[in-house]
Amino acid sequence: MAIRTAERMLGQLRDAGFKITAQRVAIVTELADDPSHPTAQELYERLRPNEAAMSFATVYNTLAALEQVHACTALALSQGPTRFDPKMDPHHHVVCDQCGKMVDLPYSESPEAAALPEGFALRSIEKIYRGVCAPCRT
Amino acid sequence: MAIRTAERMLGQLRDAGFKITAQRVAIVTELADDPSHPTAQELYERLRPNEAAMSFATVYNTLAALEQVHACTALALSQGPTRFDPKMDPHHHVVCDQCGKMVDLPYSESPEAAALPEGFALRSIEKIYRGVCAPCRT
DNA sequence: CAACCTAATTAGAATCATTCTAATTGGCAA
DNA sequence: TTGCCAATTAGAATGATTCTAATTAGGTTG
Ligand SMILES: [Mn+2]
Ligand SMILES: [Mn+2]
Ligand SMILES: [Zn+2]
Ligand SMILES: [Zn+2]
Repeated sequence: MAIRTAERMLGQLRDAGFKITAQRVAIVTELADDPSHPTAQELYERLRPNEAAMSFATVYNTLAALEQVHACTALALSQGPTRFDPKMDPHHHVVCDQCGKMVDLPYSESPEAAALPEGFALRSIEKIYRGVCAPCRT
Repeated sequence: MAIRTAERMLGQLRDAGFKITAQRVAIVTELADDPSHPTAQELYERLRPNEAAMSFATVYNTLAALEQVHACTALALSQGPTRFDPKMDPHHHVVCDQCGKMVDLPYSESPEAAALPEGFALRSIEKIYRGVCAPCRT
């Protein structure tokens, strides 16, 4: 499963003309089935022990490439570093104000059917309509 | 109207024991009825010509104080600097991926009744459940 | 299986957003 | 009016991200 997801993501990179490098394989494999929405820093620290040389810039570059080919999403939903999400089907998020951790919630139209994590103290529900504004579409 | 909102916000600061300074009056007056969700930088640049001395740190400090007394909200919904919102009743936001600009949307339960700004190209609708997670509540 | 072209990687500097620091100023309660 | 202590200030420090310029290495071609 981890392998299948990683292979699919690498395929998306390849199909878009990106080269498959050892660093990209490592990063994609690390991210592929991780539901924790890791930061670039976290991925870097997990990979550093194994991969001999791995630049921090490469982590950012690879994540940007993955975003371009729609193999992952960058989530900036609160202060703190951007988090990266390999889950590409539409879904919602539970976000902790304190530590920034994020948990997936199924996409459903029923307002309060959502099963929040055990012990989570809900403060607000926010809807964000994302896209590109008229002036930016020139 | 602008005066009434500003006075209310200053009252909230005063009631919480914060001192009313010339800088705080200026910042609050600038933010009070601004629907544009300005950044700290934008507020600073608007105020600088008038206020003789106004430190950038003071803008951040004052915005943090306003947040503490629930007179404004800090919104970090995409990359780029945090935006500040003096509108404290629950509402949603339309966010441009490109420039980060934000527009208010009325809080309504009907999913697609929302009147998006003219020419806005909608890409996704996202729901965020905000609060504090169990480990963070110790 | 070379050789080449060019994209990708690298370390470190640069930039941007935000917070901290330590010295000075000034609200406001007594 | 005085004095305490919070607020302000400029600038340094920090954290996140992007840029730069030199080196390395995919992968295509001969
Ligand atoms: Mn997710
Ligand atoms: Mn708003
Ligand atoms: Zn938490
Ligand atoms: Zn825009």
